[in-house]
Amino acid sequence: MLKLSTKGRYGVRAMFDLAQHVGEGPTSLKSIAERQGISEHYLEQLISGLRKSGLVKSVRGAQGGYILGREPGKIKIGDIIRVLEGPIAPVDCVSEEDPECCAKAEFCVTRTIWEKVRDSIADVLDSITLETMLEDANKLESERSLYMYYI
Amino acid sequence: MLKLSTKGRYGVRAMFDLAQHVGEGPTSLKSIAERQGISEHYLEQLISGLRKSGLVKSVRGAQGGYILGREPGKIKIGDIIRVLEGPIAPVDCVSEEDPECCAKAEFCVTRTIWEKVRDSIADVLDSITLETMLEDANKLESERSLYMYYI
DNA sequence: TCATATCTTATTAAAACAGTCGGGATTTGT
DNA sequence: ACAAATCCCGACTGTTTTAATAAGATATGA
Repeated sequence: MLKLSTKGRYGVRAMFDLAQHVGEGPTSLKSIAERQGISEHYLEQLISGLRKSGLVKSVRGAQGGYILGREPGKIKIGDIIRVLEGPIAPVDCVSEEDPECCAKAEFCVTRTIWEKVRDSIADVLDSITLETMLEDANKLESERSLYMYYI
Repeated sequence: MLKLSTKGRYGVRAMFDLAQHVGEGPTSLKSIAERQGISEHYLEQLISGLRKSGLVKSVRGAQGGYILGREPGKIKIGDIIRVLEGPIAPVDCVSEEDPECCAKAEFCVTRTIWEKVRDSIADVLDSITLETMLEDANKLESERSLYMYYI
């Protein structure tokens, strides 16, 4: 159904949460889960993958938590989605990595459609970084203030 | 995982098959299933939805089968996908029809990302018709002949 | 009337999804 | 040294979706 699972959605929200607290030292999983309304144990599983891929770093022990693995401007939404949901591939024969082609792939008209879909999704997800999201959030926030002011 | 199910994939192939036999009278489900290597019974379920939505018309009885509901140029891949897989919606809160929004939707930064993904998918799927596919197939076929000739 | 088709409903095995649970390892403040 | 906070890891579970399969009813041309 071309649906994203909760893995991708929760993951992006958690990463955005970390971006909003960048420079404040490690953020605990518990606080992210509370702010985002996500099960803590479940989020733990997801962030485990993000840590292994280097998108976040962990600090163990009391007062520990997670910090972004690199600057918000260098973390694309596509990076997060690929870690949590696997390579972008509306159908397996056009997967970004090791596509399982059938014999007719070379001359398959249907296949070219899925390639276009894949590329258009990847383009969108790779054009947005956590930095972009922070900027957008600031814009929305100031618009909101204006709106509240004039009411 | 942003995956299309077999419904969408088989459906597009079946519709393309019908487009290739346009003007030849009704095509039986059995022959489509055989050419496309799809379970006949399963395809039956899928085409039922296509018929109800008017994308195909059925002719019952012996020598019966299915024909396209309108010209290949007026059937977009997006039409087929929407019938078989439902409205395009990478997440429910940005569904093409009756999105289930949460309270924060108005100021949700994550949401705008999924809207962009939805629109880019819809743009691709609505820019391709069965007619386009027929043209592409002809091009591929002539390229193939050339290739075979020079070997 | 009979072979050929489409239609309709029900059932099912396997996989994916979305968690839940229990315990371990590591660091910090006291 | 010890308790609290926190990350780390593997196993388990209920629900939903997927991808069929099966069986029979209905319609029609020859």
